[in-house]
Amino acid sequence: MGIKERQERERTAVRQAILSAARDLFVSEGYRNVSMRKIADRIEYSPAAIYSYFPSKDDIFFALAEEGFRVLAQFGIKAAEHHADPFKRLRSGLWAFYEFSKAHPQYFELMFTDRSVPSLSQDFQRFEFFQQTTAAAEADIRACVARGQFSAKLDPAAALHVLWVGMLGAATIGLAQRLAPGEDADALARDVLESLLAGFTTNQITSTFVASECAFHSPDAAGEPSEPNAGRHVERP
Amino acid sequence: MGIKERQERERTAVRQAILSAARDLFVSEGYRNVSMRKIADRIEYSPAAIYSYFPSKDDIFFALAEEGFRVLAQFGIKAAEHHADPFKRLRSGLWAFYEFSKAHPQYFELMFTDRSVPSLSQDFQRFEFFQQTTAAAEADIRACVARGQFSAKLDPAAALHVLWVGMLGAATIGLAQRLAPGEDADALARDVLESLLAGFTTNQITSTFVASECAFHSPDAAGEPSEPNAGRHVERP
DNA sequence: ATAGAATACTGAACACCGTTCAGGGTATGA
DNA sequence: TCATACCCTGAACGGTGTTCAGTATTCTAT
Repeated sequence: MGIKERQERERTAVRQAILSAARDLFVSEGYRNVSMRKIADRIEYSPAAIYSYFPSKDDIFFALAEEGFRVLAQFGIKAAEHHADPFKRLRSGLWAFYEFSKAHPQYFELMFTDRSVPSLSQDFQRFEFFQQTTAAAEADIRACVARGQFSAKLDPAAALHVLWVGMLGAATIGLAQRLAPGEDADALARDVLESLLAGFTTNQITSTFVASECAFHSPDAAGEPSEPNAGRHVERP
Repeated sequence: MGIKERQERERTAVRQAILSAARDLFVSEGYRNVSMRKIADRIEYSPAAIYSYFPSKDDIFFALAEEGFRVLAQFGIKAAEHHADPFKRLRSGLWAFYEFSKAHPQYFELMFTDRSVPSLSQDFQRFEFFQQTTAAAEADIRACVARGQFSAKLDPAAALHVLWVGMLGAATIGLAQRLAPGEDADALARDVLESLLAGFTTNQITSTFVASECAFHSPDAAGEPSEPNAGRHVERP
């Protein structure tokens, strides 16, 4: 008889209830304002019971982060599947990343911004989504390089990082609401995206991505304001 | 006799001691991990005493934020005064912004990233530093446009925002430590900066900053993944 | 059927946190 | 000398994440 199976099922049911309650509370009230007691109240268990399912509050959020990556993957996939052209697909995917930040600010903050969850930093590269989406986007960049749309000097991996960082900055600004009243975060995000893509189209790129063609020198002497350094930001094996 | 003056002096001395202790603790342990009791211990007062100098813990950080803007201004000024060339000065200033984020992550987080301090969002544009530095940087961009180094289509205010957002994204990534082991945040920041500057040099700019030359159309129908919209992100009066 | 083991859950507690408040000193001004 | 400000403290309130002994229940093995 399936006693073990039933126990397993009940256990995962409670686990899911915890995650569901935590997700609702995190989204509506923010991570900081949600306590284990509130989660416990919601599922009608004692706070201590949660600790036999998750080692800590952080681990609950960590489990939800995986959901976040799945949601983000859905955003990216949905945006990409509407375009056959690699350039447009790349642009749509990056824009989807920005849209994701607006749709799920809590997920976004946890996954990319929050400094108080350092445990994520090591592991988040290993989410399978990251491998797949990164590979797909890099392939699109390579295609753009191949057809002459992007500079041949471009390193696909580094270029993707740059695009990603740009959109992340725009998303951060939008979420943190650090713009003056007359300014629009969406338009700014679009401008960042277009500026970067335009930069990749040119052959004016100097030191970018190619250490040997660096236009900069070593940083000034100590005490002086430093300058950007040479060197690739993605190590090649 | 200067009794009132002496009292006033002692009061500001204690106030400064609180700020000094708070600054040290925030920098070394991070805002979240510093408690009023720790600050009180450091200055050898009771926790309650602090509340006759600052209404709350947030207000202590708010007072320190002003310091942060002053420090950032120093970074920018020091970087700028070493260059007569507008392009190099612009680049140095932006790089100084990134360096500032590394030197004072707590200040940086509070000033530009933290969503839990919304009171700052409205007021931070009014710090005199912002007016001055922004004006100076825009003037440099205008100079680059005038000498043909940047595209004539460029809107200086919008371009500065884009550069700022790019560096902010790089800084955020660096602080949040969301890079894989083989990747270098500094090099990535440099690549972002160079990519954006390279983008401004080209005349490939399509919709950026100029709504009338927009290469995009309206967003897709509802339910479909949206695309970047047209429109300037900085309103022109 | 019954003893024993394993599991699930609780109540109480620990050590923190930001904040409040009545009250004790102490220095000031009348 | 006395009253009045003011500064500061100790204690407390309500909250937090987390731990742990212990209970209740359920399953396993004899």
